[in-house]
Amino acid sequence: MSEPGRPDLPDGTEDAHLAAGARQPTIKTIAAAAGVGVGTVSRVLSGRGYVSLDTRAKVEEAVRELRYRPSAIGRGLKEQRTKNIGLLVADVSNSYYGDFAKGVLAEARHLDRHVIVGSSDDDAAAEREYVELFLEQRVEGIIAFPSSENLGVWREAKELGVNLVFADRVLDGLDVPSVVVDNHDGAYALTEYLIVLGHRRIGYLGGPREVSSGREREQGYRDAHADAGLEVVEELVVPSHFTRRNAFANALRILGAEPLPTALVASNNILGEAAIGAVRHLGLDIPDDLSVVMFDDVPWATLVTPPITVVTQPARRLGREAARLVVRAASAPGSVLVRTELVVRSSAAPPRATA
Amino acid sequence: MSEPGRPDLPDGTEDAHLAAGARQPTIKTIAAAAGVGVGTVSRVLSGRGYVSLDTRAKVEEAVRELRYRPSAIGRGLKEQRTKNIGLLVADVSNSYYGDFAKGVLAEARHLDRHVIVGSSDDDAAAEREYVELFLEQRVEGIIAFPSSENLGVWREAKELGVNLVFADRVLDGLDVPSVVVDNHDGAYALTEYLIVLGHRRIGYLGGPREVSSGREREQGYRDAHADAGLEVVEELVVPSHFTRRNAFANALRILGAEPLPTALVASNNILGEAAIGAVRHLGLDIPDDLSVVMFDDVPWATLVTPPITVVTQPARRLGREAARLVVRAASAPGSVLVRTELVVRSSAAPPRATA
DNA sequence: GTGAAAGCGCTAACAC
DNA sequence: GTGTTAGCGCTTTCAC
Repeated sequence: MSEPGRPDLPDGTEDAHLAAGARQPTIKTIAAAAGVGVGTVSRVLSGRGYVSLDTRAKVEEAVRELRYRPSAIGRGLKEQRTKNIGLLVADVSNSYYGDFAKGVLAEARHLDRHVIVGSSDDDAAAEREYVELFLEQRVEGIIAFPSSENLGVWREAKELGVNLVFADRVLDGLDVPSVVVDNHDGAYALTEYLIVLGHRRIGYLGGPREVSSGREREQGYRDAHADAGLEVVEELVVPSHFTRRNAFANALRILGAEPLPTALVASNNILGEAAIGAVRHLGLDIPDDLSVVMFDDVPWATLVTPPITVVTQPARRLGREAARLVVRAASAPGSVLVRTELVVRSSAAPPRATA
Repeated sequence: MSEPGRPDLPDGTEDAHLAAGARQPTIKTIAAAAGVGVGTVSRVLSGRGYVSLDTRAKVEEAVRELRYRPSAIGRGLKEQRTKNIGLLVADVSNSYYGDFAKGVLAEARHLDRHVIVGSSDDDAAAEREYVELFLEQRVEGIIAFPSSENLGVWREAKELGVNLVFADRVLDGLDVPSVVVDNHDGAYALTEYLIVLGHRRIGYLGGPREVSSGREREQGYRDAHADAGLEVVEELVVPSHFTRRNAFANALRILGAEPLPTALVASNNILGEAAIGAVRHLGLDIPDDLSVVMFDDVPWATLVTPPITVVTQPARRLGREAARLVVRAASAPGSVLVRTELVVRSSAAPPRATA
């Protein structure tokens, strides 16, 4: 006890963090309590260096007694690095990112790392701000779904020795390890499936062309057409931002085409949600009037009627891999590319007697 | 290649974090570059104390030139606190927590705070581990959906002067500000709505009774019965953990009752998902065979057929409030209690000719 | 107005 | 084996 400084503590006049209580003990406190030097305490805690069993016991006793928790700040300062990693997603409330984050958190915990999270809403300025913040925090690494507009910041972070890992998207001219799914292949599979069913007018509600995954998926859609000797109806291909409002409007635009397409590919879960919302809004039936397929196997895909045919991305696993990559864990590969998988349910059917 | 950038700096001999590049400049670097003392640089950066315009300009120039970012670690050590807050949710991949987190992140950014996130899966040991970690990180505050089993840790954190804010749940015997919805009221509204429609055998798929929100919601369900002069059929009331597997099994259990209940209340989105999945699994029709209502207005609630009647919780707003509370922002209230809102859609209808 | 210096909690190098 | 000490980057007090 004692804690002399407290009887009539100097602060606590106006500002008064009244709530604040006892300070956490420091290594010095422990050293004093155990009757040893701070170096010894440090050695006990880190397990490095020799300490007699007897001394060790005393120190451990004091640690337990005083509920000592080494300060990550003090340690960080000395070691010139933290065990924190930054995670920058586009939207934490999107279940795809949520799943990804879950994977990152699980693996980070396993690797004894801590995760500072940012949600950029795909806004370049917010993204830059978060990266700056991560750099100020001296994070060990950053996992991000990067927008294409901040090449400079990313390059700088890399030069500063921060371990970067990009997810889902890749930036031209910047060699950074990544965890991605085979976007081209996934979109190709979805489109090909519809073509095989007999569809010829297939709408495509895609992501922004500024991001690599958006471009790749669109190319998959196009290549599936080309390989089947089909022309893409450009009017039916519309890129969209991932905001709900935007997505809904764009879905409506595709469904406003004349004649109505007989099928629609949505290139992620938000777009899929919008597509289905728009279809409902117009009173159309799936799959009688229109077949709908999408990227991402979200929980609700099986809850709606009919259940939606999707291409899955193993978000959780990608998150785990990203975490392993970012701490440069034992024998981590340079990048991770995983295949998507087509899960056929019943939201797609052959088109109705085509005229 | 090259990597000569460093003519012959003293370090970088054996240890050589090869990947690491240039170190970030320190305040000393800036002071030297600007030809001033470190104290002056600090004063310029903080805006506290007097600095001549001329000096200020020189310092700012150096800061810009060298892309200086003050180290949060150095500052944290000196100031004995960080601007980090810990956020502990039960499951980041659940869209309710995702929305909540989004609110926290948005407000935190606004308040110049950084958020370290943990996902506990409602596991007490994981929760404890995360709290310890937050304490080691010397976070300024913690926002958590606390389990009931770690009273001790929470009490300790509070005594250590860490600003605590509980969300959704409240712990007996621990006076901590909280952001919660009126759980009792929400469940009452849902149940009463079904009763008014004429239902008498209403299943209740609830959360664990160990958490306050679980208890309160169940009580709301019970009170709605009592106020209508109805008996609760105990067999139809089943608490469930929030894992999908568990929830599904418990939903099935309720739907296995003889005779089948005519309606079902699910007390959160995961349970609602399970309920609907189970109903589909059994080939039952909503609302013809069974009315289904739930807590949480998730995006898919309007996508399924029929759209689900729900009680909404403003998750995002709760997250924002929690962030404000945890930094003890200007005139923040002690706690926040918000009302839920019943959103009637078409998943509930009068029971079929009741025998 | 500004520089010098102390000290925050920790680790590691070096005496003993 | 163990204690002492320097120094990580920063803020703040105190001389000047």
